[in-house]
Amino acid sequence: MYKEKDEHIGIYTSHTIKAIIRFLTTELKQFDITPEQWIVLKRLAANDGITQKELAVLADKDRPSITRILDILEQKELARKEKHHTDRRSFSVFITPRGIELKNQLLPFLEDVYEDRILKAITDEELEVYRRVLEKMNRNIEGV
Amino acid sequence: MYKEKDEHIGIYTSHTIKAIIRFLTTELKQFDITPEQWIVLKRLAANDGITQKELAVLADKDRPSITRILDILEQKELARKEKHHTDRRSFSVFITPRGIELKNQLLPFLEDVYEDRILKAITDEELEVYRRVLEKMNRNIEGV
DNA sequence: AGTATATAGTTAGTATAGAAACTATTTTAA
DNA sequence: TTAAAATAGTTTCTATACTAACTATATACT
Repeated sequence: MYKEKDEHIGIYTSHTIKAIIRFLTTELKQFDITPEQWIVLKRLAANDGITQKELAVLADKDRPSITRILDILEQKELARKEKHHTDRRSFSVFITPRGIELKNQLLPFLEDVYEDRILKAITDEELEVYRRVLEKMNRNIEGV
Repeated sequence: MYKEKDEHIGIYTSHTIKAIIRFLTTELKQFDITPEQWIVLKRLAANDGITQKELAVLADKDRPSITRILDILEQKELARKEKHHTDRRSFSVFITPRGIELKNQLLPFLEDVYEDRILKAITDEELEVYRRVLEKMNRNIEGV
């Protein structure tokens, strides 16, 4: 079908994702948050009080990234860090009331953005195949 | 089907692409080139002598990015810039013999990486739907 | 117990994207 | 034809990912 996979799958996927992230960045600008900061806030909201390391795993970030993003979330008073009670190397991370408020706004907002705009005219069947392809690619390169 | 699109489509796509780029970065390390540098080299090979601006459009890069990536490709002696003959603001960009050699190695190498590894066990039908979903998403957010 | 190893987090360096300001030119238009 | 606007490219700043080196603390081993 698509003989040039680098071109028709690799580069085209990369192009599309960049476009989606640009789009989401623009949409989220009114909330003064980036898509990457959103992932961290979302994971934190669902797992309040976990350590920075656990948050990094859940948000799919490496340690330097989670350090930087948490610095930003702290500046914006969306999250705060406390010294861990028993392990003095660690921090426990908490979401603030402002963070909860923003999360409650963004959850439905983003669902609407996906439903009404990004995924418009795409059927559930197509999305199911799309997701299955992603899962297979993940499995294929897993542990590398 | 997938009710939480942000989660099951947005964040999961983002996770997968990051994994693929990490995988490709590792695979390309032996050739001392990154995936982003590769896109530029590939477009340059197919359009030798075009301006930096045209190259930026073809490689899907903004102008600061193309400046930086070309600097790196010049350092590696894979590309070179010449002052444009008629427009003194512009540069014409050329691929070097070393660049051509690397491109001739990488084109088949990457096809094998996709065919045998990244896209293993994914059918042509699934890939067709996958590509169609990407196209629809692109159209949906186009011009934003 | 004391040393070696592992772990949590930070910092620094490279590569990338994107916005904004800047320089040098070219084009447009008054 | 000269002033204004547009364009090509660079530089700077912020945000991100990733690697490696670093600090502080905890765990394991002898």
